Amino acid sequence: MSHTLGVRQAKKQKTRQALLDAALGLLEEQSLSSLGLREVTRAVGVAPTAFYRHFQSTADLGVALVEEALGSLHPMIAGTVSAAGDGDERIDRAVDLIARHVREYPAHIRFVARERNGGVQKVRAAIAEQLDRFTGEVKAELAKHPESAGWSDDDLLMLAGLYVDQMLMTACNFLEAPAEEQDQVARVATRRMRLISIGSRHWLG
Amino acid sequence: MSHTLGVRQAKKQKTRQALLDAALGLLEEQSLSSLGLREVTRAVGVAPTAFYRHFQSTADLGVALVEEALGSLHPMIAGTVSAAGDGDERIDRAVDLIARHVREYPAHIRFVARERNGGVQKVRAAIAEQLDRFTGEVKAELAKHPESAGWSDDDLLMLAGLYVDQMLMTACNFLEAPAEEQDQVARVATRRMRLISIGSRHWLG
DNA sequence: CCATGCAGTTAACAACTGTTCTCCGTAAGA
DNA sequence: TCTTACGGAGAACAGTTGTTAACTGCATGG
Repeated sequence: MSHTLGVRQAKKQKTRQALLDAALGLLEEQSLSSLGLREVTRAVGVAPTAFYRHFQSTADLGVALVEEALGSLHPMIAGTVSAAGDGDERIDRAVDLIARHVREYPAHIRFVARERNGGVQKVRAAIAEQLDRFTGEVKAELAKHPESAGWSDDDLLMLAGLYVDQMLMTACNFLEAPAEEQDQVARVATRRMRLISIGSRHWLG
Repeated sequence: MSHTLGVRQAKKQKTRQALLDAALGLLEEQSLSSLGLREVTRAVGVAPTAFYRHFQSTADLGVALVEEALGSLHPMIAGTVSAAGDGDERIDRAVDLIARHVREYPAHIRFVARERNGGVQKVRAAIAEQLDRFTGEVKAELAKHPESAGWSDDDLLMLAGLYVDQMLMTACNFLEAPAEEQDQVARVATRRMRLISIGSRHWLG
Protein backbone atom coordinates (compact mmCIF):
# COMPACT_ATOMS: atom_id res chain seq x y z
CA MET A 1 0.00 0.00 0.00
CA SER A 2 1.09 3.56 -0.65
CA HIS A 3 2.48 5.69 2.14
CA THR A 4 0.04 8.27 3.52
CA LEU A 5 1.42 11.25 1.65
CA GLY A 6 2.56 14.13 3.83
CA VAL A 7 0.53 17.21 4.64
CA ARG A 8 2.64 19.03 2.11
CA GLN A 9 1.89 16.96 -0.97
CA ALA A 10 -1.73 16.62 0.10
CA LYS A 11 -2.19 20.38 0.06
CA LYS A 12 -0.48 20.56 -3.31
CA GLN A 13 -2.72 17.98 -4.91
CA LYS A 14 -5.68 19.73 -3.36
CA THR A 15 -5.00 23.04 -5.08
CA ARG A 16 -4.07 21.15 -8.23
CA GLN A 17 -7.49 19.53 -8.22
CA ALA A 18 -9.03 22.92 -7.49
CA LEU A 19 -7.33 24.30 -10.59
CA LEU A 20 -8.62 21.40 -12.66
CA ASP A 21 -12.14 21.81 -11.32
CA ALA A 22 -12.17 25.56 -11.87
CA ALA A 23 -10.87 25.14 -15.39
CA LEU A 24 -13.50 22.52 -16.17
CA GLY A 25 -16.15 24.93 -14.96
CA LEU A 26 -14.84 27.83 -17.02
CA LEU A 27 -14.62 25.58 -20.08
CA GLU A 28 -18.36 25.15 -20.16
CA GLU A 29 -18.68 28.51 -21.84
CA GLN A 30 -15.46 28.73 -23.87
CA SER A 31 -12.82 26.54 -25.40
CA LEU A 32 -9.42 25.65 -24.08
CA SER A 33 -7.49 27.81 -26.52
CA SER A 34 -9.08 30.91 -25.01
CA LEU A 35 -8.74 29.83 -21.39
CA GLY A 36 -6.37 32.15 -19.58
CA LEU A 37 -4.00 31.10 -16.85
CA ARG A 38 -5.01 34.05 -14.70
CA GLU A 39 -8.66 33.30 -15.25
CA VAL A 40 -8.21 29.89 -13.67
CA THR A 41 -6.16 31.03 -10.70
CA ARG A 42 -8.61 33.85 -10.05
CA ALA A 43 -11.47 31.39 -9.92
CA VAL A 44 -9.60 29.28 -7.39
CA GLY A 45 -8.51 32.27 -5.33
CA VAL A 46 -4.81 31.74 -5.72
CA ALA A 47 -1.96 33.82 -7.11
CA PRO A 48 -1.36 33.57 -10.88
CA THR A 49 2.20 32.43 -10.37
CA ALA A 50 1.06 29.46 -8.30
CA PHE A 51 -0.23 27.98 -11.53
CA TYR A 52 3.31 27.19 -12.65
CA ARG A 53 3.85 24.91 -9.65
CA HIS A 54 1.38 22.50 -11.22
CA PHE A 55 1.28 23.06 -14.98
CA GLN A 56 3.56 24.90 -17.33
CA SER A 57 0.76 26.02 -19.65
CA THR A 58 -3.00 25.84 -20.04
CA ALA A 59 -2.41 23.25 -22.76
CA ASP A 60 -0.80 21.04 -20.13
CA LEU A 61 -3.79 21.58 -17.91
CA GLY A 62 -5.91 20.45 -20.82
CA VAL A 63 -3.98 17.21 -21.17
CA ALA A 64 -4.48 16.54 -17.47
CA LEU A 65 -8.19 17.19 -17.90
CA VAL A 66 -8.29 14.61 -20.68
CA GLU A 67 -7.04 11.97 -18.26
CA GLU A 68 -9.64 12.91 -15.72
CA ALA A 69 -12.57 13.22 -18.11
CA LEU A 70 -11.93 10.05 -20.07
CA GLY A 71 -10.95 8.21 -16.94
CA SER A 72 -14.48 8.71 -15.66
CA LEU A 73 -15.81 7.71 -19.06
CA HIS A 74 -13.90 4.46 -19.04
CA PRO A 75 -16.13 2.31 -16.83
CA MET A 76 -19.18 3.56 -18.68
CA ILE A 77 -17.96 2.33 -22.04
CA ALA A 78 -16.96 -0.99 -20.54
CA GLY A 79 -20.39 -1.39 -18.99
CA THR A 80 -22.08 -0.33 -22.18
CA VAL A 81 -20.82 -3.20 -24.28
CA SER A 82 -20.60 -5.95 -21.71
CA ALA A 83 -24.16 -5.52 -20.46
CA ALA A 84 -26.09 -8.75 -20.31
CA GLY A 85 -29.29 -9.66 -22.12
CA ASP A 86 -30.20 -9.99 -25.78
CA GLY A 87 -29.37 -7.37 -28.42
CA ASP A 88 -32.18 -4.84 -27.99
CA GLU A 89 -32.09 -5.16 -24.24
CA ARG A 90 -28.37 -4.44 -24.22
CA ILE A 91 -28.85 -1.37 -26.35
CA ASP A 92 -31.52 0.02 -24.07
CA ARG A 93 -29.27 -0.54 -21.09
CA ALA A 94 -26.36 1.14 -22.87
CA VAL A 95 -28.32 4.24 -23.77
CA ASP A 96 -29.55 4.48 -20.20
CA LEU A 97 -25.99 4.20 -18.93
CA ILE A 98 -24.92 7.03 -21.21
CA ALA A 99 -27.78 9.25 -20.08
CA ARG A 100 -26.93 8.60 -16.46
CA HIS A 101 -23.27 9.36 -17.03
CA VAL A 102 -24.03 12.62 -18.79
CA ARG A 103 -26.21 13.70 -15.89
CA GLU A 104 -23.42 12.92 -13.44
CA TYR A 105 -20.42 14.38 -15.30
CA PRO A 106 -21.78 16.87 -17.82
CA ALA A 107 -18.65 19.01 -17.80
CA HIS A 108 -16.46 16.03 -18.55
CA ILE A 109 -18.18 14.99 -21.71
CA ARG A 110 -18.66 18.60 -22.80
CA PHE A 111 -14.94 19.06 -22.51
CA VAL A 112 -14.14 15.93 -24.51
CA ALA A 113 -16.66 16.73 -27.24
CA ARG A 114 -15.42 20.31 -27.51
CA GLU A 115 -11.71 19.68 -27.48
CA ARG A 116 -11.75 16.54 -29.58
CA ASN A 117 -11.57 18.85 -32.60
CA GLY A 118 -10.45 21.89 -30.66
CA GLY A 119 -7.65 24.31 -31.30
CA VAL A 120 -4.97 22.77 -29.08
CA GLN A 121 -2.94 20.11 -30.84
CA LYS A 122 -1.62 18.30 -27.76
CA VAL A 123 -5.08 17.98 -26.26
CA ARG A 124 -6.53 16.70 -29.51
CA ALA A 125 -3.79 14.08 -29.63
CA ALA A 126 -4.40 13.04 -26.02
CA ILE A 127 -8.12 12.62 -26.63
CA ALA A 128 -7.54 10.67 -29.83
CA GLU A 129 -5.17 8.34 -28.02
CA GLN A 130 -7.59 7.63 -25.19
CA LEU A 131 -10.46 7.16 -27.62
CA ASP A 132 -8.38 4.71 -29.61
CA ARG A 133 -7.73 2.80 -26.43
CA PHE A 134 -11.46 2.68 -25.74
CA THR A 135 -12.13 1.48 -29.25
CA GLY A 136 -9.64 -1.32 -28.68
CA GLU A 137 -11.39 -2.36 -25.49
CA VAL A 138 -14.79 -2.32 -27.13
CA LYS A 139 -13.37 -4.42 -29.93
CA ALA A 140 -12.06 -6.95 -27.41
CA GLU A 141 -15.46 -7.08 -25.73
CA LEU A 142 -17.18 -7.46 -29.09
CA ALA A 143 -14.89 -10.34 -30.01
CA LYS A 144 -16.11 -12.30 -26.99
CA HIS A 145 -19.69 -12.37 -28.18
CA PRO A 146 -20.67 -15.33 -30.36
CA GLU A 147 -22.39 -13.09 -32.93
CA SER A 148 -19.07 -11.83 -34.18
CA ALA A 149 -17.59 -15.21 -35.01
CA GLY A 150 -15.70 -15.20 -38.27
CA TRP A 151 -15.13 -11.44 -38.20
CA SER A 152 -11.75 -10.10 -39.20
CA ASP A 153 -9.82 -7.87 -36.84
CA ASP A 154 -10.25 -4.95 -39.20
CA ASP A 155 -13.99 -5.34 -39.32
CA LEU A 156 -14.22 -5.69 -35.56
CA LEU A 157 -12.23 -2.48 -35.15
CA MET A 158 -14.47 -0.73 -37.64
CA LEU A 159 -17.61 -1.76 -35.75
CA ALA A 160 -16.07 -0.81 -32.41
CA GLY A 161 -15.16 2.63 -33.72
CA LEU A 162 -18.68 3.06 -35.02
CA TYR A 163 -20.08 2.26 -31.58
CA VAL A 164 -17.64 4.53 -29.73
CA ASP A 165 -18.36 7.48 -32.00
CA GLN A 166 -22.04 6.81 -31.64
CA MET A 167 -21.79 6.81 -27.85
CA LEU A 168 -19.95 10.11 -27.79
CA MET A 169 -22.42 11.75 -30.12
CA THR A 170 -25.31 10.42 -28.10
CA ALA A 171 -23.78 11.79 -24.93
CA CYS A 172 -23.35 15.13 -26.66
CA ASN A 173 -26.98 15.12 -27.76
CA PHE A 174 -28.12 14.42 -24.21
CA LEU A 175 -26.05 17.37 -23.09
CA GLU A 176 -27.52 19.86 -25.53
CA ALA A 177 -31.12 18.73 -25.27
CA PRO A 178 -33.42 20.36 -22.69
CA ALA A 179 -34.92 18.16 -19.99
CA GLU A 180 -38.19 17.57 -21.81
CA GLU A 181 -36.48 16.23 -24.94
CA GLN A 182 -34.14 13.79 -23.25
CA ASP A 183 -36.50 10.92 -23.93
CA GLN A 184 -36.56 11.68 -27.61
CA VAL A 185 -32.77 11.77 -27.75
CA ALA A 186 -32.73 8.39 -26.07
CA ARG A 187 -35.21 6.97 -28.56
CA VAL A 188 -33.28 8.18 -31.59
CA ALA A 189 -30.00 6.95 -30.15
CA THR A 190 -31.55 3.55 -29.46
CA ARG A 191 -32.83 3.23 -33.01
CA ARG A 192 -29.48 4.27 -34.43
CA MET A 193 -27.63 1.63 -32.46
CA ARG A 194 -30.27 -0.95 -33.26
CA LEU A 195 -29.78 -0.28 -36.97
CA ILE A 196 -26.05 -0.67 -36.58
CA SER A 197 -26.60 -3.88 -34.64
CA ILE A 198 -28.85 -5.23 -37.40
CA GLY A 199 -26.25 -4.30 -39.97
CA SER A 200 -23.58 -6.16 -38.05
CA ARG A 201 -25.76 -9.30 -37.88
CA HIS A 202 -25.99 -9.34 -41.67
CA TRP A 203 -22.41 -8.21 -42.31
CA LEU A 204 -21.00 -11.59 -43.27
CA GLY A 205 -22.09 -13.52 -46.35
CA MET B 1 -30.86 40.44 -62.88
CA SER B 2 -29.16 42.30 -60.08
CA HIS B 3 -27.75 45.75 -60.57
CA THR B 4 -23.99 45.90 -60.94
CA LEU B 5 -23.20 47.11 -57.46
CA GLY B 6 -21.19 50.30 -57.30
CA VAL B 7 -17.47 50.56 -56.78
CA ARG B 8 -18.22 51.43 -53.18
CA GLN B 9 -20.08 48.33 -52.14
CA ALA B 10 -17.75 46.18 -54.22
CA LYS B 11 -14.75 47.36 -52.23
CA LYS B 12 -16.64 46.81 -49.02
CA GLN B 13 -17.55 43.24 -49.82
CA LYS B 14 -13.98 42.69 -50.92
CA THR B 15 -12.50 43.59 -47.54
CA ARG B 16 -15.35 41.74 -45.87
CA GLN B 17 -14.36 38.63 -47.74
CA ALA B 18 -10.72 39.30 -46.88
CA LEU B 19 -11.69 39.38 -43.20
CA LEU B 20 -13.55 36.10 -43.54
CA ASP B 21 -10.65 34.45 -45.36
CA ALA B 22 -8.09 35.69 -42.87
CA ALA B 23 -10.22 34.50 -39.98
CA LEU B 24 -10.66 31.08 -41.56
CA GLY B 25 -6.91 30.85 -41.91
CA LEU B 26 -6.24 31.84 -38.34
CA LEU B 27 -8.86 29.38 -37.13
CA GLU B 28 -6.83 26.45 -38.37
CA GLU B 29 -4.68 26.67 -35.27
CA GLN B 30 -7.13 27.95 -32.65
CA SER B 31 -10.83 28.11 -31.94
CA LEU B 32 -13.24 30.94 -32.50
CA SER B 33 -13.60 31.86 -28.85
CA SER B 34 -9.93 32.83 -28.75
CA LEU B 35 -9.90 34.65 -32.07
CA GLY B 36 -9.19 38.32 -31.55
CA LEU B 37 -10.66 41.12 -33.58
CA ARG B 38 -7.29 42.82 -33.90
CA GLU B 39 -5.68 39.56 -34.93
CA VAL B 40 -7.97 39.35 -37.93
CA THR B 41 -7.60 42.95 -39.05
CA ARG B 42 -3.84 42.72 -38.68
CA ALA B 43 -3.78 39.68 -40.96
CA VAL B 44 -5.77 41.58 -43.58
CA GLY B 45 -3.70 44.75 -43.23
CA VAL B 46 -6.54 46.98 -42.16
CA ALA B 47 -7.24 49.15 -39.12
CA PRO B 48 -8.86 47.38 -36.14
CA THR B 49 -11.77 49.80 -36.20
CA ALA B 50 -12.62 48.83 -39.77
CA PHE B 51 -13.77 45.49 -38.41
CA TYR B 52 -16.89 47.10 -36.96
CA ARG B 53 -18.03 48.24 -40.42
CA HIS B 54 -18.66 44.59 -41.24
CA PHE B 55 -19.26 42.66 -38.03
CA GLN B 56 -20.03 43.72 -34.50
CA SER B 57 -18.11 40.88 -32.88
CA THR B 58 -16.00 37.88 -33.73
CA ALA B 59 -19.01 35.73 -32.88
CA ASP B 60 -20.87 37.44 -35.72
CA LEU B 61 -17.95 36.73 -37.99
CA GLY B 62 -18.28 33.11 -36.94
CA VAL B 63 -21.93 32.98 -37.94
CA ALA B 64 -21.04 34.40 -41.33
CA LEU B 65 -18.36 31.75 -41.68
CA VAL B 66 -20.94 29.08 -40.98
CA GLU B 67 -22.95 30.23 -43.97
CA GLU B 68 -19.90 30.16 -46.18
CA ALA B 69 -18.51 26.84 -44.97
CA LEU B 70 -21.76 24.90 -45.02
CA GLY B 71 -22.81 26.60 -48.21
CA SER B 72 -19.88 24.96 -49.93
CA LEU B 73 -20.71 21.69 -48.20
CA HIS B 74 -24.26 21.76 -49.47
CA PRO B 75 -23.77 20.48 -53.04
CA MET B 76 -21.47 17.77 -51.77
CA ILE B 77 -24.08 16.28 -49.48
CA ALA B 78 -26.66 16.46 -52.22
CA GLY B 79 -24.35 14.68 -54.63
CA THR B 80 -23.42 12.13 -52.03
CA VAL B 81 -26.88 10.66 -51.64
CA SER B 82 -28.31 11.13 -55.11
CA ALA B 83 -25.38 9.44 -56.84
CA ALA B 84 -26.44 6.78 -59.33
CA GLY B 85 -25.58 3.09 -59.30
CA ASP B 86 -26.27 0.26 -56.91
CA GLY B 87 -25.64 0.47 -53.14
CA ASP B 88 -21.95 -0.27 -52.87
CA GLU B 89 -21.15 1.78 -55.94
CA ARG B 90 -23.01 4.76 -54.50
CA ILE B 91 -21.07 4.49 -51.27
CA ASP B 92 -17.73 4.42 -53.04
CA ARG B 93 -18.72 7.46 -55.03
CA ALA B 94 -19.87 9.27 -51.88
CA VAL B 95 -16.62 8.63 -50.01
CA ASP B 96 -14.67 9.83 -53.00
CA LEU B 97 -16.78 12.97 -53.16
CA ILE B 98 -16.06 13.65 -49.49
CA ALA B 99 -12.32 13.13 -49.95
CA ARG B 100 -12.31 15.49 -52.90
CA HIS B 101 -14.24 18.13 -50.99
CA VAL B 102 -11.88 17.95 -48.03
CA ARG B 103 -8.92 18.44 -50.31
CA GLU B 104 -10.54 21.49 -51.85
CA TYR B 105 -11.91 23.22 -48.76
CA PRO B 106 -9.97 21.88 -45.77
CA ALA B 107 -10.39 25.03 -43.71
CA HIS B 108 -14.16 24.96 -44.17
CA ILE B 109 -14.71 21.52 -42.77
CA ARG B 110 -12.12 22.06 -40.04
CA PHE B 111 -14.07 25.11 -38.96
CA VAL B 112 -17.39 23.27 -38.92
CA ALA B 113 -16.00 20.28 -37.04
CA ARG B 114 -14.27 22.49 -34.51
CA GLU B 115 -17.07 24.93 -33.82
CA ARG B 116 -19.90 22.43 -33.94
CA ASN B 117 -19.23 21.84 -30.25
CA GLY B 118 -17.21 24.98 -29.76
CA GLY B 119 -17.42 27.65 -27.11
CA VAL B 120 -19.58 30.18 -28.95
CA GLN B 121 -23.29 29.56 -28.50
CA LYS B 122 -24.54 31.49 -31.54
CA VAL B 123 -22.15 29.69 -33.85
CA ARG B 124 -23.07 26.30 -32.44
CA ALA B 125 -26.73 27.12 -33.04
CA ALA B 126 -26.06 28.26 -36.59
CA ILE B 127 -24.18 25.06 -37.40
CA ALA B 128 -26.87 22.90 -35.82
CA GLU B 129 -29.54 24.66 -37.88
CA GLN B 130 -27.71 24.18 -41.17
CA LEU B 131 -26.92 20.57 -40.33
CA ASP B 132 -30.58 19.94 -39.55
CA ARG B 133 -31.46 21.39 -42.92
CA PHE B 134 -28.98 19.03 -44.57
CA THR B 135 -30.43 16.10 -42.69
CA GLY B 136 -33.84 17.06 -43.99
CA GLU B 137 -32.58 17.12 -47.55
CA VAL B 138 -30.88 13.77 -47.20
CA LYS B 139 -34.09 12.38 -45.79
CA ALA B 140 -36.02 13.67 -48.81
CA GLU B 141 -33.49 12.10 -51.15
CA LEU B 142 -33.63 8.84 -49.22
CA ALA B 143 -37.41 8.80 -49.45
CA LYS B 144 -37.20 8.77 -53.25
CA HIS B 145 -35.31 5.51 -53.36
CA PRO B 146 -37.45 2.38 -53.62
CA GLU B 147 -35.48 0.62 -50.85
CA SER B 148 -37.03 2.84 -48.22
CA ALA B 149 -40.64 2.05 -49.03
CA GLY B 150 -42.74 1.61 -45.94
CA TRP B 151 -40.39 3.61 -43.75
CA SER B 152 -41.86 6.04 -41.25
CA ASP B 153 -40.79 9.68 -41.31
CA ASP B 154 -39.08 9.24 -37.97
CA ASP B 155 -37.00 6.32 -39.16
CA LEU B 156 -36.05 8.11 -42.35
CA LEU B 157 -34.89 11.10 -40.32
CA MET B 158 -32.92 8.81 -38.05
CA LEU B 159 -31.13 7.19 -40.95
CA ALA B 160 -30.48 10.55 -42.62
CA GLY B 161 -28.95 11.89 -39.41
CA LEU B 162 -26.78 8.82 -39.16
CA TYR B 163 -25.49 9.39 -42.68
CA VAL B 164 -24.87 13.12 -42.18
CA ASP B 165 -22.94 12.57 -38.97
CA GLN B 166 -20.98 9.83 -40.67
CA MET B 167 -20.08 12.13 -43.55
CA LEU B 168 -18.84 14.84 -41.25
CA MET B 169 -16.76 12.44 -39.21
CA THR B 170 -15.32 10.94 -42.36
CA ALA B 171 -14.40 14.37 -43.63
CA CYS B 172 -12.77 15.11 -40.30
CA ASN B 173 -10.78 11.86 -40.46
CA PHE B 174 -9.55 12.73 -43.94
CA LEU B 175 -8.43 16.08 -42.60
CA GLU B 176 -6.41 14.68 -39.72
CA ALA B 177 -4.86 11.78 -41.57
CA PRO B 178 -1.50 12.24 -43.33
CA ALA B 179 -1.36 11.74 -47.08
CA GLU B 180 -0.24 8.13 -46.93
CA GLU B 181 -3.17 7.07 -44.73
CA GLN B 182 -5.93 8.69 -46.75
CA ASP B 183 -6.70 5.41 -48.50
CA GLN B 184 -7.15 3.63 -45.22
CA VAL B 185 -9.52 6.33 -43.99
CA ALA B 186 -11.51 5.90 -47.18
CA ARG B 187 -11.67 2.12 -46.72
CA VAL B 188 -12.87 2.34 -43.12
CA ALA B 189 -15.43 4.99 -44.01
CA THR B 190 -16.70 2.85 -46.88
CA ARG B 191 -17.13 -0.18 -44.65
CA ARG B 192 -18.92 1.87 -42.02
CA MET B 193 -21.43 3.21 -44.51
CA ARG B 194 -21.83 -0.22 -46.06
CA LEU B 195 -22.72 -1.66 -42.67
CA ILE B 196 -25.24 1.09 -42.12
CA SER B 197 -26.65 0.46 -45.57
CA ILE B 198 -26.98 -3.25 -44.80
CA GLY B 199 -28.69 -2.44 -41.54
CA SER B 200 -31.19 -0.21 -43.32
CA ARG B 201 -32.01 -2.97 -45.81
CA HIS B 202 -32.99 -5.29 -42.94
CA TRP B 203 -34.61 -2.59 -40.80
CA LEU B 204 -38.20 -3.51 -41.54
CA GLY B 205 -39.71 -6.83 -40.57
C1' DC C 1 15.91 21.12 16.75
C1' DC C 2 17.55 23.13 12.96
C1' DA C 3 18.59 23.74 8.02
C1' DT C 4 16.74 22.84 3.61
C1' DG C 5 13.19 22.71 0.03
C1' DC C 6 9.08 23.88 -1.80
C1' DA C 7 4.00 25.81 -2.30
C1' DG C 8 2.40 30.05 -2.65
C1' DT C 9 2.74 35.46 -2.62
C1' DT C 10 3.78 40.10 -4.16
C1' DA C 11 5.26 43.40 -7.50
C1' DA C 12 6.41 44.62 -11.78
C1' DC C 13 7.18 44.09 -16.95
C1' DA C 14 5.89 44.72 -21.78
C1' DA C 15 2.54 43.29 -24.80
C1' DC C 16 -1.87 42.79 -26.08
C1' DT C 17 -7.02 43.21 -26.04
C1' DG C 18 -11.95 45.50 -27.30
C1' DT C 19 -13.99 49.87 -27.78
C1' DT C 20 -14.80 54.89 -28.42
C1' DC C 21 -14.08 59.36 -30.74
C1' DT C 22 -12.40 62.11 -34.14
C1' DC C 23 -10.88 62.64 -38.50
C1' DC C 24 -10.03 61.85 -43.80
C1' DG C 25 -10.89 60.81 -48.67
C1' DT C 26 -13.98 59.68 -51.93
C1' DA C 27 -17.95 57.35 -54.30
C1' DA C 28 -22.96 58.28 -54.68
C1' DG C 29 -26.96 60.93 -55.58
C1' DA C 30 -29.10 65.33 -56.36
C1' DT D 1 -20.95 70.31 -59.39
C1' DC D 2 -21.83 70.29 -54.66
C1' DT D 3 -23.26 67.87 -50.58
C1' DT D 4 -23.80 63.92 -48.15
C1' DA D 5 -22.91 59.33 -46.51
C1' DC D 6 -19.79 55.94 -45.64
C1' DG D 7 -15.45 52.82 -45.55
C1' DG D 8 -11.49 53.23 -43.35
C1' DA D 9 -7.34 55.44 -40.50
C1' DG D 10 -5.36 57.11 -36.28
C1' DA D 11 -4.86 57.85 -31.53
C1' DA D 12 -6.02 56.99 -27.16
C1' DC D 13 -8.49 54.50 -23.11
C1' DA D 14 -8.64 51.19 -19.37
C1' DG D 15 -8.16 46.54 -18.66
C1' DT D 16 -6.21 42.18 -19.43
C1' DT D 17 -2.70 38.77 -20.48
C1' DG D 18 1.78 35.55 -19.72
C1' DT D 19 6.09 35.59 -17.47
C1' DT D 20 9.94 36.93 -14.54
C1' DA D 21 12.16 37.91 -10.12
C1' DA D 22 12.72 38.06 -5.31
C1' DC D 23 10.34 37.06 -1.24
C1' DT D 24 7.73 34.44 2.90
C1' DG D 25 6.18 30.76 5.78
C1' DC D 26 6.13 26.16 6.94
C1' DA D 27 6.43 21.00 6.46
C1' DT D 28 10.12 17.80 5.98
C1' DG D 29 14.21 14.92 6.78
C1' DG D 30 18.57 14.56 9.06
